[in-house]
Amino acid sequence: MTCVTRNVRTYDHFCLTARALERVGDRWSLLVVRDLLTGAKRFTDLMDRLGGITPKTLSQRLRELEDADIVTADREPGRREVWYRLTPTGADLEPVIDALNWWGVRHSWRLPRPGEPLHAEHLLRAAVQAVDLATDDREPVRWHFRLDGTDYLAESDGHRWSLTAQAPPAPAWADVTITATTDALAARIFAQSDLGIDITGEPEPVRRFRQLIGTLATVVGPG
Amino acid sequence: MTCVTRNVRTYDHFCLTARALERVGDRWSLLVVRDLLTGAKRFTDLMDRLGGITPKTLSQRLRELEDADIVTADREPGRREVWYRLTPTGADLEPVIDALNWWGVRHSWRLPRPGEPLHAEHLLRAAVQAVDLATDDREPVRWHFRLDGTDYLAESDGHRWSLTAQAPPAPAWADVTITATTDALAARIFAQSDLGIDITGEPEPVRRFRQLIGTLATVVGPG
DNA sequence: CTGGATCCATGATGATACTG
DNA sequence: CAGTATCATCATGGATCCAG
Repeated sequence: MTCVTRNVRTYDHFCLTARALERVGDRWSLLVVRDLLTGAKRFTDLMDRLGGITPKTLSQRLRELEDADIVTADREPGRREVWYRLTPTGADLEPVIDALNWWGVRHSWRLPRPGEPLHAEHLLRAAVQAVDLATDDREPVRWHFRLDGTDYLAESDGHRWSLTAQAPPAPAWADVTITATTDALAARIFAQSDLGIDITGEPEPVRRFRQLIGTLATVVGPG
Repeated sequence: MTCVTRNVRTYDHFCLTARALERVGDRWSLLVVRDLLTGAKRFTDLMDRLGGITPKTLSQRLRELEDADIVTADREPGRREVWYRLTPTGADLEPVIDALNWWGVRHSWRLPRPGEPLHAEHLLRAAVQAVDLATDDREPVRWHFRLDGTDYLAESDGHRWSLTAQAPPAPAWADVTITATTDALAARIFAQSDLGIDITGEPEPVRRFRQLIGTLATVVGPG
């Protein structure tokens, strides 16, 4: 019996949704894109965030995403590290990640479970979208988070929120600076606990930050 | 050697994107959602559209999507057919499909290949998004397509386009009625051929339809 | 005919260990 | 740091069959 198995990686349809999924529909692929949306990362940076992925699978996914013109690898001679970043085509996937994350926030938002891998970057992404979901407040603002020693910038331009992993481009660039550990931020969001959190800035932006972040626990659904 | 393999179906992360992908990230899952977005379908309706899927995989996916509260099955006593439709949670996935399809249109739009499965519904979804992408024209309009004997409604409400599979709710509801086969519509879009196409309606809406549909061939990218 | 179920082959993924 | 190697397991596809 000759079983000529069709390639599992393709659908061979004209449909553009199917062809998009041929490029990013594999297990882990969109999570790699998610983590590169906040900026270039090294192999081990990605391993940290993609809890449970094996190095074999990660290197395979990175090569497939390179072949699909979604990721490029910066390999400078004389430097050990390889920095992976999104191509313009890959960066165009941001609405896909946003839509998935938005759906997840609406239908699966819940407290973190004990021992569940929870990276600061993902908690922050969820929190920013939950703010967007829970309130009508879209006033421009710039929040600087320093979580577990890494800097993130969350900003609203009046229409959309964005999240990047980088230090503020200039002193006093941010309206509020929040310093904490990932766990302390989770406790702030889900239990209104200020333990281990430092919030600095002008009184009004700080008040607004506290008010917006305070609404997030109420978003908790059945999930 | 006892290899305790982690469940391949889950990521076990807090991240909402990962948890969304646990529910819809399997092969074929989002394509099932795509086809239910235009309205309820039977098992064989889905088989027709999901070219290459095996009945085993389709029934497995449908049960998983039922368990995930994304799809419900209408099984009326005394009726042979089972009608699958989206739950409200499943319908909320429309922005995810739109984002994927939009990315596909921008980066993989090309002529259909000979023999490539091409369903009217998917060509129409692609065309509507390509119109949205290629022009600034968002004026409200209602187009009625009858393709291979099935009715579809494409409409703009002034902001967004939507596509459903149904006959017009009333006579004269649509501004333009287009009757064709899938192949003839493809020839109209990609080769400006009116062969086998019938377009009726008031002169101005018809002119606008022709103008918008005529821009689509120029969207063709490198893919 | 619709709506599946069954069996097996294959390939994708994971666990673990190891290397330049 | 950035992977590779080996082996085990599971998900998916192909082909076939079946009940209402």
